[in-house]
Amino acid sequence: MNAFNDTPCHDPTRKRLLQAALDVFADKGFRDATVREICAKAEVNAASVNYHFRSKEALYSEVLSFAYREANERYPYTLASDASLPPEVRLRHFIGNLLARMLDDTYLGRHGKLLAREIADPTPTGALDQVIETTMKPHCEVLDGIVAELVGPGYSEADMHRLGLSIVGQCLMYHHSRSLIDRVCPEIIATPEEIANTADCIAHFSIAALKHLATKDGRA
Amino acid sequence: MNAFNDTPCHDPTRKRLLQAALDVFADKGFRDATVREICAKAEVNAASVNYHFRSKEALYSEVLSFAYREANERYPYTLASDASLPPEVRLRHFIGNLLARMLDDTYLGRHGKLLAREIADPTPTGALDQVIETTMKPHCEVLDGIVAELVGPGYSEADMHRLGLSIVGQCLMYHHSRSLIDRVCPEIIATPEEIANTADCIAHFSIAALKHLATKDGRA
DNA sequence: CTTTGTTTCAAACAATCGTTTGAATCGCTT
DNA sequence: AAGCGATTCAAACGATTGTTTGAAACAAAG
Repeated sequence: MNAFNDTPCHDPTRKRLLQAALDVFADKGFRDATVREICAKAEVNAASVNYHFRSKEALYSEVLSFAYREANERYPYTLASDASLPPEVRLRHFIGNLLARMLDDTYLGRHGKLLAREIADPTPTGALDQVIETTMKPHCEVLDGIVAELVGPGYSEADMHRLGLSIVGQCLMYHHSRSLIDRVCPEIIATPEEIANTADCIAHFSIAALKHLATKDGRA
Repeated sequence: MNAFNDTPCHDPTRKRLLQAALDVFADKGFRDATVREICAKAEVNAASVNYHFRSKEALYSEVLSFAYREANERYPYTLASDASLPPEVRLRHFIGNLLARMLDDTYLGRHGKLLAREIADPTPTGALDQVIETTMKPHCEVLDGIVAELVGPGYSEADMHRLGLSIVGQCLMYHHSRSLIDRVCPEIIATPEEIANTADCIAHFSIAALKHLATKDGRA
């Protein structure tokens, strides 16, 4: 894949394909997305996928890596990682960041959606393992650090994982259950202000839980 | 659809198709599931789908309703709805019930998985609207009642929705991010005991949050 | 047994899809 | 201008899919 990685900056066709594919894969998922639709969106011939990427699957793997890199540029975790800030503030940044990835309906928001899709229903491309190892685990470690500071010692590793998942699960809800929210209570994410309110709600809920659990004797 | 509903008890082929389809749709999703695979599993001819159900889409709609009815039989919300129990206990039952639907790997656990799939990525069959209106909203009302008792008055309707979503999101996480959990921390749901521990953790986290928020001045 | 309606079946159909193919075009170097 | 490699293209290919079709088999009633 290194040969490919050296090329993209100077290859307009390849770049157009990547961006179109990101859109279509995020919207439709791997299976439903067709090479013809991607190529139509990129305004290139269908054979270009095979020429530039060898196959639909290889394109997908490339898009997944590309998506994650771009999401990190748009929604960096720098504030969530800044140890000079209090853990509550870091957690609020982490949550706001993750939620924004789920709810950004502009072009760049497709990254979070694509990732959420892949996690929920991994494609046979094997791309998920690589993305988890190289990029998602470091983000989980940021969250683990914040949670550990807030609850203090005394929790098993398994319970630490569960606490982290409880926080992330609240944010991912807004992607995975978007169809439900749009039908039942669309107003809660209707404007940037409401999205910020939602992030606040998740942060307060989670911080309240962690602090309350910290004041108990440790094990829940 | 009423004509169909009167038939199923006495039609073995139809029933076999429904059950096979539930399995395959839950595992593969609507698009990836093929009529041939479903019919092979049910040991019937492929044309039977069109004869008994008119189309793949109609079969899916029927399976979705069937799935929800069966999940309610297996995992009833009676304890969560029992107003004589304290709200904390009711919430623990609600969470345990919802989590079990997500994590039951036996045949009957397919229901929750199918529903989670449909919500995350609605099929063009239009079946989701019906399921939401007739069956899922009553369950949301159960949860809303519990949350209202725990946090007390002073919260806007939007924030009540967000609180409910925070609780449900933690449980759905175990379905949507199963691939991630299986790679990073599979032990947390490896045995029935661990699943119960996970439900406890979610319940404690949520109850802690709600109680802490209740002792504040109301609005988060 | 005949008639009628129901159910099942194998084959066929039309559409879609990712991929391959070989020619044409393009771009660069000498 | 010629040569070479890179890129694009339209057509074709083989596989897959949901659906249709008409015949065969089955079941029930008279």
